[in-house]
Amino acid sequence: MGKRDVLEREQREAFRDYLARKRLKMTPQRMRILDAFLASEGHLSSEDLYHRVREVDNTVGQATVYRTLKLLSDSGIAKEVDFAEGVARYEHGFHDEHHDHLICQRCRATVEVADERIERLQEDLAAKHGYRLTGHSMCLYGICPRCRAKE
Amino acid sequence: MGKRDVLEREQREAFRDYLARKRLKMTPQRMRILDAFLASEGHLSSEDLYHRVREVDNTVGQATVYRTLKLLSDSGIAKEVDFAEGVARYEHGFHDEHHDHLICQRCRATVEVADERIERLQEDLAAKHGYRLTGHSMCLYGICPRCRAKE
DNA sequence: GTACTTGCAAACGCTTTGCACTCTC
DNA sequence: GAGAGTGCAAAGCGTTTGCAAGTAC
Repeated sequence: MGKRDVLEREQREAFRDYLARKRLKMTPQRMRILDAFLASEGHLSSEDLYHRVREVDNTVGQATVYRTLKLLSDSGIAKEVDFAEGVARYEHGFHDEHHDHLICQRCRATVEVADERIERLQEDLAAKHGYRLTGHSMCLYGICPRCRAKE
Repeated sequence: MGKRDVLEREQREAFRDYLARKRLKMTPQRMRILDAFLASEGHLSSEDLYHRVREVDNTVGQATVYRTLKLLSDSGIAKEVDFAEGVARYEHGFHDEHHDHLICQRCRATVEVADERIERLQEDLAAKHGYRLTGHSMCLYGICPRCRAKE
C-alpha cells in the first residue's frame, strides 16, 4: 500500500472523527466529495470539485459540495486559498508545512513555495507595529518558464 | 497651498490627460468621484466612495462609481487591493513606493508596511523556479495593539 | 424516531451591462 | 451632432439559504 493511500485513509478517519465530535453524519455524498477532494491535486474551486464528483455520481447537488467544502475547511482537511480570481479555491490542508504560492499570470500554473527568512521578516514587521501576527497570505504573480519560452 | 493640494491638483491633471488620450470625456460625475477619492484616505470600497460622493451630489449612480473606479485604476490614480473580504477596495495609486498591508482581524485597522529584504527574497524565490516576477500581493493578518489591549 | 442532510430553486451581495436619454467635445 | 456618459433596472456571477422530502444514527 502506497504512502498516498495511507494518507487518504487517515484523512477519511479524521473527517469521520470531526463529524462525530460535532454530532454530524457521514453520508454517501460527503464520502464521495471527500474522496474526490483527496484524489485531486492542486487548487480546486467548488465548481471543479463538483464536476469531479458528478463523474462518479450525477445526483449530487452544487449546494452539497459548497456545504461539504466548508466542513472540510473547518475540520482542517481542506484549506481555502484566495488567488484574487473571484472564486474560492481549496488545497489539501494536512500539508504539515505552511507555504505560499507562485502563480503564472498566463497559464495559471502554480508552484508552492516557502521561505523561512521571509516568514521571519514578516513576524518582525508585524511586531514592529505592535501587531500579534495570526496569519498571512502571500501570492507571487509572474510568468512561468514554459510561458516565457513561448514569448 | 499645502503639499496635499498640489498632489491633488496633479492627480486631477493626470486624469484629464488620461481621458483625453483615450478620447473619453470629463464629466461632472467623474470630477466629483475623483475629488471624493482624492479627499479620502485608506482603502475604500466602491460602496464607501459611492456614499461619500452622494453627500455632495445625490444623483450620482452606483454604476457610475464602479465605472469611474475602473478608469481611475487604469489611469494609475487608484490601485485595487484585495483583502479577501469579498469586496474590492482601492487605495491611492500615486504612492511612489510599493507597500503591503498589515490588517487587524478584529477591527480591520490597516497599516501599510514595506520591507526591502522581503521584496528581494520574493524575487529570489520566483527566479529559483524560473518565473519572471511581475507582481505580488502580501497581506499580514493579526491583532492590532489596541485590540490586544482589550483582551 | 429524531435530528441532520439532501437537491432544488430562490435569494444573496457585489459587480456589470443593456437601454433610452443626456451631455461633452 | 456624433460619440460618450449617465442613471436605472435587470442580469450576471459565485455563493448561501429556505424548504419539503429523505436518511443516518
